[in-house]
Amino acid sequence: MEAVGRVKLADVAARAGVSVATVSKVVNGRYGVAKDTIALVQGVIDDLGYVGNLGASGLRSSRTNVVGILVADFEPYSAELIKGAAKATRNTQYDVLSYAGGEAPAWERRSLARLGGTLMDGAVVVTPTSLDSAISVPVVAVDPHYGPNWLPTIDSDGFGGAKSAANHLLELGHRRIAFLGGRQELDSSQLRESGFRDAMRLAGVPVAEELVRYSRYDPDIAQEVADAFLALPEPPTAIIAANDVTAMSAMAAARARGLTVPQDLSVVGFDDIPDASLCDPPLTTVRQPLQAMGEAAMTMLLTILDGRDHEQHIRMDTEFIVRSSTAPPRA
Amino acid sequence: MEAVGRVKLADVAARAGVSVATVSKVVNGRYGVAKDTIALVQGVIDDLGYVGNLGASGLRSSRTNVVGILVADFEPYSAELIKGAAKATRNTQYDVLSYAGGEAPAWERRSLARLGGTLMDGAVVVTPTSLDSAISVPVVAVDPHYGPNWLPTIDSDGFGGAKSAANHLLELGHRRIAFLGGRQELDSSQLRESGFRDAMRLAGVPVAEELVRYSRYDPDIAQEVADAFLALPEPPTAIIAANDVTAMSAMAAARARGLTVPQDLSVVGFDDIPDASLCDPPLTTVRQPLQAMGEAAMTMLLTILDGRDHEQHIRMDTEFIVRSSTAPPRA
DNA sequence: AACCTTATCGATAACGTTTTCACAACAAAG
DNA sequence: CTTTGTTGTGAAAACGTTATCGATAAGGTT
Repeated sequence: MEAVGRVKLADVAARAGVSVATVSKVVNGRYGVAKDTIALVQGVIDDLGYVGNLGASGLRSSRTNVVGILVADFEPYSAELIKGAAKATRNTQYDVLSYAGGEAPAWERRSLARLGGTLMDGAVVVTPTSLDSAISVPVVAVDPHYGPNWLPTIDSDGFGGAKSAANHLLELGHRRIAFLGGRQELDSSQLRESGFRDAMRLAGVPVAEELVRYSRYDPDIAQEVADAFLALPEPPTAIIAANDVTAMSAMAAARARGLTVPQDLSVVGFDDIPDASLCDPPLTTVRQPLQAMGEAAMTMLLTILDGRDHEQHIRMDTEFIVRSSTAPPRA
Repeated sequence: MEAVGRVKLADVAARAGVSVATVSKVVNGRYGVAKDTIALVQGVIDDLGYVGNLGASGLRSSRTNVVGILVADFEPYSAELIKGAAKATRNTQYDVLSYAGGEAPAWERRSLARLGGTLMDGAVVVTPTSLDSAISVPVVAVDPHYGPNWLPTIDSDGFGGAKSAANHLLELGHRRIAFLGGRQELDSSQLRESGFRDAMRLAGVPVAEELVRYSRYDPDIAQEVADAFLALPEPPTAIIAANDVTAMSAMAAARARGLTVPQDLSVVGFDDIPDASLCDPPLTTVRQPLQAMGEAAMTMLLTILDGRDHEQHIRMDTEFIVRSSTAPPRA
């Protein structure tokens, strides 16, 4: 445990009077080293406090016992997934490394290339947009923007979730229900719209097409669109939003017009981000089981790394959370 | 953007008809390459989608533009700090890598040796227990177990926090207040106890020494200790716990005895973990500004890496959050 | 014409590790 | 006393990158 600069393999070898090759074998538990030598080297390792260098060993061996979870940024959504993923690696040989790729386009490709193979044995990638086949390690995608494709994928049941939301509003007596979508081309958005339409169809309530619009998940645009809804000659009595942030924009639009939520307008969100329970009024929303999704994704990755059979697509159930942003329409 | 295995420097060099040295210079913006060559090489890089290998370049250059935040595990507490730390790197040249060192003893030392120097230019280490001077890169400690030492340190004002908690209870009319500590040898625990004692002293209320006990932050032990408090001939009317988890154990102990919180027993926690607002009843607690602490730590690290002057110790204010687990004592 | 600059480029040696392979030592078998 | 194995060991070649430094060519100065 001496406090010299950085201890490397060569230092251990010199002190133990053996070659670096032998030390490396001891470190990695390789076969072909005498018992006495192992004991001797191990002693020196403990003594000097040697710890292998991940970069160097990964570079050579392409096997690191480290798995990654790649996110665009450490926001609340990702943080929940990371927690779940970390849980799945407990009691395994793997350590978890989490990397924020930044806001650059194609961050997933870049991060994967940067760390893949030499620093991680595999990765869970959160909400990837573009991932072609030029990836160097096994990858599991969580909620990919363009839906399950050739990658093993974990996502949540946006269809069922949106359907529950619509049913909730229908049961409260709403008939004029608007759908404020995200980005029409994204799989998750489409699923949510389909679920909404399905519930309406089954209830025999026609969908007013002027009440289905998209906001590109931009809060400002969302507020404008919601305002346009409310400016219609026959405004909606409820809005289903594609995510919680969009829902909050809708509430802001209502407030700006002097309407109160939920008496004048019911609003339902999607995701159940932490803010959802803290905003005023607390948001009725469709919760995605983020931690469970992260755990499932990592478990799937480990299965793949083990070479065992694995599912290609797991869709997690959503949970409908009733808070205070929904109520029966005014009589 | 062709989808071949992994593109390396040599591939780019071959395609562009130059040496790997030249490509490396272009990638790193080094001086001494003709404008035309730069354009040519850059074109090939974009074309092939080349991304440098972090392990290899770090190995050679000991400069990676990646900073780390090292945690024992990705639990809620760490996740908040990570979020804050990530915020501080926005609009800088640095990417953030977060590593969970696992539950092994001396995980901070191991992780730091494993990643330091070759994979990270510096690191924020969360709640380190043992960190000697044999570290390879600049380090900032967040809430180290043994208090501010020779390392640049960020922590929170446990003294003032505990004092607010005690004052709140005193103002409600409590006189018999118990302190359910964590681990007596830890700096943070001691600060909290001192704050409690200071408030009592200023209020002229003597501290009953049989009402000061430690639980080693173990929920089961905490529940036993709390139960022992309540079994006393003259039980406390309020308990200040060393953290939220311990506080929840105290509430469980009260419930097991048929007491209701807060009517029969007031409980105050510490930390304000997410569960604190969700448990029943929602916990009155002392919030540590975790995200701000993470941000401050990372900002300090970046300052150090820049070679600019920096503080040696920043103590963040805590915030007292009144929820529903405290009330005046029964008359 | 001889010399010096300056600009551009590429060989090559690291960085710390793992892996392959050959060699040495010794024992067992023929 | 040779042959054949069996162990244990270390030299050396990778892995993908960057830094150094010398080579070459072009242009400028005396």
